[in-house]
Amino acid sequence: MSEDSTEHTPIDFIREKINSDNESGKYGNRVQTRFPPEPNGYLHIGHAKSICLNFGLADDYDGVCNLRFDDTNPETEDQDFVDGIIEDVRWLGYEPNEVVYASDYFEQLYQWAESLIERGLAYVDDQDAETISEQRGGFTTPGQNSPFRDRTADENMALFRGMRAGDFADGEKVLRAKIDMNHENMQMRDPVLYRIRREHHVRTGTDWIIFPTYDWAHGQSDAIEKVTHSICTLEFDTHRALYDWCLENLELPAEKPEQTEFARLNLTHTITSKRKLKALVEDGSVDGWDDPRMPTIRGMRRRGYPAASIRAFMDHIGVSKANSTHDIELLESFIRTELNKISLRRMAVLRPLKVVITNWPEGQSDMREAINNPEDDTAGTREVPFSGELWIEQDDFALDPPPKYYRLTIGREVRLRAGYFITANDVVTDDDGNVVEVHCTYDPETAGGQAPDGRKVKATIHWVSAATAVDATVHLYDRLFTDSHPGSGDTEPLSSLNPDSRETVQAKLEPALADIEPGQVVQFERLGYFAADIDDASVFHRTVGLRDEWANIQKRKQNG
RNA sequence: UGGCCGAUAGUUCAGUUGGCAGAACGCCUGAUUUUGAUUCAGGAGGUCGCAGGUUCAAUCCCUGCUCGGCCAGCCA
Repeated sequence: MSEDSTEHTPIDFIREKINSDNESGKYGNRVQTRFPPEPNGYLHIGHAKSICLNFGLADDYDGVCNLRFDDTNPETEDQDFVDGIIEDVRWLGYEPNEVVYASDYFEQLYQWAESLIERGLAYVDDQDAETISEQRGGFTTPGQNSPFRDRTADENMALFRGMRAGDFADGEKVLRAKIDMNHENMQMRDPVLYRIRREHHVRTGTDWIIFPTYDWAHGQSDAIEKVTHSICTLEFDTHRALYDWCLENLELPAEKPEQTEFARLNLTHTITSKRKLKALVEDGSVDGWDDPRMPTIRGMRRRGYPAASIRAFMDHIGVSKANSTHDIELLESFIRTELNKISLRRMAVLRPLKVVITNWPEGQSDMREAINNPEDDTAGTREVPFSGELWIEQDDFALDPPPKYYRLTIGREVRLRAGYFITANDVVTDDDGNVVEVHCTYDPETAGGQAPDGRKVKATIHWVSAATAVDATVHLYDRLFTDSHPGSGDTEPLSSLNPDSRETVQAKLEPALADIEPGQVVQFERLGYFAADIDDASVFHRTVGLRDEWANIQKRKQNG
């Protein structure tokens, strides 16, 4: 990738911890991480940060990283999500050491729960959720002990086995850790370890009707897999004490893993709540989880974001404990940087305006040679058919040009990219006075785009020959949310949903674009990067536009 | 209200085991350019949240304060 650079990238607090663990020989120089999604939705850009971190750490330290499904709640989980998540992780460029499931450990977790009961560290509670919640107390008020807290180990054991065997209804009993109802950390006030739920589980089917909670499953799953560094987001920091409590009270197969928390990723104009993304899909605001406007990994893939750009972005923003919201423009700049290097250049006209070249020899056909990618000599050239009837962009002609307008206007000469110099002489208008056709003359001496007399033009515009144009549907995307921080304050994020987040146009493409591969991203010259749809290559999605100085000039004028 | 975490250019974030403060994005100049793109060169832009303390020296360590985030699911 990058040539060896002498500048060392600054080290983050997680790598610092790993380095010091390695120095002290804590895990015998072993580094093992895991990415642990719950399969209740598809992955989004926030997960991508965690993936890049966990797999990146494993790569950097010659360690391994598992993909582990945290499938401890049968209610919301689905096989489609499992398959989709595996696919998304691979697409991002990472190969899990192993794909594992918390549900693989249900029997071990159950045995460990029995061992807790034997030692008087857990009890069965008969109270309902509401009562337990009330007894938990508040931040400044102590909790109350459950009346069932002092059952004997034998009694608890019999009851817990009964829970597993199906003697009780859903919600009738739970298993709780016996810690401290006055603990200042609410997570430590006798948390629930097991609940009864007669629900079909994606992997275990109906084998189990009791399910461990996150807190009882997570640390132990880490320990079973011999994870060394268990990295999660900030909101789990209060769970760390419980994570440690569980592991310290069990016979572990390996050295105790340690949890470290980092700040999750937020982006402007974007939401990263699985629940809310699901709502967008379900109410039809978007076409699906893979709609190009979605911040999901599948959405970004369909949109044409290269996985390498996403990785480079994550590398750049680094990892810290400061809650942060990055500008979506920053991500887009990484997309442009990558695409500029690799994408083929093509010509496409999004909003066509007819140009007739009045001095073009009747019936003459012509092939122009165009460079495929000025950033990559090996990309070669292609032929583009030229004729006396062309499509140009409506924006590239102005009857009454604003100041600093370089493009085509009556009496002005411009260059057609890879073609000829043309001068506009006349227009045809419709009944409303709109220009529907521009009549030009071309200079045959300027074939290839240079004038032998050395005269210059200020603008070069793109074009497509009308006779051979390929029709295509092109989706132009704007931000999904108009608000830079959707849902900030007390606003409902969906209330700032942008009604104009997608504009669809019928475009005219040069013939080479008929052969594009599904999913391939090209640059439409002067417009931006566009991805052929994964399922239908005659449909294009605008991945991201080019930087646009002309738009800046106009904006500045508008703002005074 | 208790606990934990945070606060650094216009913006978003790094960083400093205490020694002249960094990046990207954005913005502005100029050069190159058959994309108003790219590339290159340069520029503007900071009381490092506030107040004390320790120190030869504090953005960094300590104390207090202010503001923001998270925590009282049988979700993860």
